[in-house]
Amino acid sequence: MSQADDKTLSKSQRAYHYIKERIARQEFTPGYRLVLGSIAGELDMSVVPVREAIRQLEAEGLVTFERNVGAHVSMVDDSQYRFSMQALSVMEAAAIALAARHLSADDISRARAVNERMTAGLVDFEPHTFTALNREFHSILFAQCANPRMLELVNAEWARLGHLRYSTFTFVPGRAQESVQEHENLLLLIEAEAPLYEIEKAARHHRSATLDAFLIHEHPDEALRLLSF
Amino acid sequence: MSQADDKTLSKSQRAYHYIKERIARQEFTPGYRLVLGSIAGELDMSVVPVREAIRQLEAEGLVTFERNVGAHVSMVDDSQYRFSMQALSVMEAAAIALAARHLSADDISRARAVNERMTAGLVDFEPHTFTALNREFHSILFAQCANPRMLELVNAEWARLGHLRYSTFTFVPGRAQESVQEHENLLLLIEAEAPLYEIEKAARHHRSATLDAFLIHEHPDEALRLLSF
DNA sequence: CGCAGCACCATGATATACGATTTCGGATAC
DNA sequence: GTATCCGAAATCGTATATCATGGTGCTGCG
Repeated sequence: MSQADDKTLSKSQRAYHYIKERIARQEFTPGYRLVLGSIAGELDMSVVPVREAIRQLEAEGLVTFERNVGAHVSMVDDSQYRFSMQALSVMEAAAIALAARHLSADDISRARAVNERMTAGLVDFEPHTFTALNREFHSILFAQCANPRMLELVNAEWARLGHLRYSTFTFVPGRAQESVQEHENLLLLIEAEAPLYEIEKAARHHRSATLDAFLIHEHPDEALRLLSF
Repeated sequence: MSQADDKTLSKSQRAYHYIKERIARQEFTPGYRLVLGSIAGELDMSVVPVREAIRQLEAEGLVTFERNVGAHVSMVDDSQYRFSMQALSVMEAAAIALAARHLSADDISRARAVNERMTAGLVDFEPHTFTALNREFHSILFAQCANPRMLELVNAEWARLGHLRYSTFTFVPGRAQESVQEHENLLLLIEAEAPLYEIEKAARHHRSATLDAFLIHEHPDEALRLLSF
């Protein structure tokens, strides 16, 4: 139950984590009506902290709120996933480029280790762990980004994607193989201290390709034109 | 007083706008202690709506909040401004590139009209209106961005910059001249249907140059290495 | 003279109560 | 049979009251 019942947290925060988690595990599905009173009852608190929690979730875009009506879990259609993914491709690539010169040899080898575990995982493919490793790999790369604001935005967008759905790999397992290869290429570029624009280009392409794979899988007809610079 | 006293808004929202506005006009300066009770008193409401308002502002990063202690207006040092600006340079450039093919001839001429008013404003330079026009110009360009998520992020970042300080032009008036010229160049590229990466490059460069101007003005020593692809 | 401990005060956190708004269903009229 | 209106129930919105927490200043002891 994670931190939803941590006694050191304020009740608002407990409610916040509680609702967020139930949304994450799809117990509150998109469109679900969130009734303050009921949730307060479940958590054995009054509605005031629940209201605050929902306001926070609203700010994050997880729920929509209408005055005197109530809160619903946000509707997320495929397009939102695509758009988020594309935004991430742009921001993350820039973040990785900004981080490239700050990555130590140790960072690189840690990233490579993760990528090797991903390679190993290709045989008996398990989308969930693969996705987790993928995120870890990417995190290592942009973690050293010298621009904390950008880091914040990238992390926020990753989190958002996490809420939208599990991952592309669940839907397009074939993409995993390529993905691992592109990871290694990216590492090589960074090690070679390739020009930053090359690194950014590679990183953006890597993510765009993931998105393309997803699009081709779900919407073979309406391909979204991507930036490829 | 704008919308801070609109009777149709909920009290939380009134409080929200009220506080935000006072921060914007520097009446609540960074570090200022926001006391719930006092604000509630000023607005003639109880503390509950004020709490919610502050939670929202916290989510936006305008105020920091510490449990059982209270809220302060966020400290914003120069670096935050730079980081935000850089993030914006990356996102907005991508957004403009994505919008480029969707801009009508009318959009272009509106943008050009704005830019001409900026040119006219160069003679008796007035940072505030110039900044407003600048924002309008940029808005026209990325408004047609096909990716609404990216649009959201770009707008949010513009708003954030607005809170941090008035604008670069206040500090580096000399930048205005170049800026206007770069605007025209950008318009020409879009009209010519230049490759998207060219447009993105130009847009990013335009913003980076603004940031550079600011940096050179404030921190001649520690130049932040920017992405130039 | 300085530091530690305690008590009081300011402020935030939450609960409970009441008022306001909306929504939905049923009844009535056409 | 259908449309419209009215009312009750559900739910949100806010205020007031009480409890918990953290800060600050005073006092007493070393």
